[in-house]
Amino acid sequence: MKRFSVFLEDKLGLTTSQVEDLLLSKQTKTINKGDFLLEQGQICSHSFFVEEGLLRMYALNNDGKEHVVQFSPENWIAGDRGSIYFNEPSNYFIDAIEETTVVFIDQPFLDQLALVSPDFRTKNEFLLHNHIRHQQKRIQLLLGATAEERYLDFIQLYPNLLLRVPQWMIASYLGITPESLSRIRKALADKNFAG
Amino acid sequence: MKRFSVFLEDKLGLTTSQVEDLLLSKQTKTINKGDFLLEQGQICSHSFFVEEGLLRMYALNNDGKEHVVQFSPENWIAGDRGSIYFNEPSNYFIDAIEETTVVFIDQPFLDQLALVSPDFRTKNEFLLHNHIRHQQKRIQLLLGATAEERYLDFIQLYPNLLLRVPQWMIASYLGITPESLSRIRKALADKNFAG
DNA sequence: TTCATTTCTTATCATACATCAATGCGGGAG
DNA sequence: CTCCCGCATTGATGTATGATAAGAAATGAA
Repeated sequence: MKRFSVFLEDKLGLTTSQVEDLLLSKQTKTINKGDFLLEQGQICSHSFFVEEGLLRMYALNNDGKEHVVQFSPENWIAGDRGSIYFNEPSNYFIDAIEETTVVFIDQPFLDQLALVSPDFRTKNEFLLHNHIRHQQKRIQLLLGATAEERYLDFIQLYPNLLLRVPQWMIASYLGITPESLSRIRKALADKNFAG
Repeated sequence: MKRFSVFLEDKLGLTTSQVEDLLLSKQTKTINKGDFLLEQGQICSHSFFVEEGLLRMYALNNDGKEHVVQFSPENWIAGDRGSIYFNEPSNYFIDAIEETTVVFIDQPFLDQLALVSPDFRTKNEFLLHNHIRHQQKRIQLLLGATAEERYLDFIQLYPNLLLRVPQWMIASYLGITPESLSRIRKALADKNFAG
């Protein structure tokens, strides 16, 4: 749980000894590529900190097509907040793009964190605001940018994911078909060779 | 500040007397239709609780076109969290669709709330999670739903806004042109008359 | 009221992206 | 190694939505 420890210290303001105590009772779980941590209809009872690997969260639309809501590589937290906090069946699936090791985070654990660390809540709120900010940016791009602009933004934001995520999933994240993404990539390549 | 008082009591868990104390020093501000509370490039230093009226937050894309990120009618809070919490110049505009009365909310006021009310933070986090949930739903619809589906969803979610927001702004919220929305409305009307 | 401005509608044409279909590549299973 | 099968590419064609333009309807100011 190396990454999770660092996360608790750096992002949530815990001391090294606090982290050691807290993690005594915690275990990691490793799942295979393609395995699910959450399926549509289930109530999501945990968040998942990604210690190693890569998760994806997606929904199905009316036609049964997948649409990726977010990717979660190392140091990210995946989970359906709607389901967790409002106790509703989830609309989402979460599965592993690579073999992935996660730490399960439930509400009692978060309560523990709030107890031992005075500024845990402040830091946690900061993370929530950051999440909102990123979602807002994404909405803005979906509303007003072309598929090519969105693809370029994706590359800038997640340069390391480019090589780890199959292209058809990136297309799904961008809201276009794999064929369209292929053409966009070709057009970009042509431009660069010309310029 | 009737609505703001009720909001503090019902949503953030304060007692009536706490609210009375807190609001002694607070004032409302009323702005005219079309006036701005935030413009692109400014650092957003306050959130705005809408006591009466209707605000809209929007961004400009590369072509200079407006895209509505959110509407804020009574009891909603507007503001660019990215700018507030990360102290960056905002990408957004916030202006009034109707004459609007707002309460300014700054960080010291929030700190005060956290001091006097034990479960303020818990309730506030709940509101943040709710916001994230709604944004996620919107992203999902922008990725996988047709413009018509998005319009129907908008009607369900904000039935009261339909009459208060000009159609071209709703189109902007949906990510389409006013002309397209007009056509979608006509198609829906035809369907209803037929069925 | 009257005039001006904004908003909504309608029509025609243009375009980005989707769909359908065929081909080729590349990595994993046996 | 060879045989698949899933993934990426490419082409031909279709469709939803955009762009432009014009007129009708609503709104607001004088």
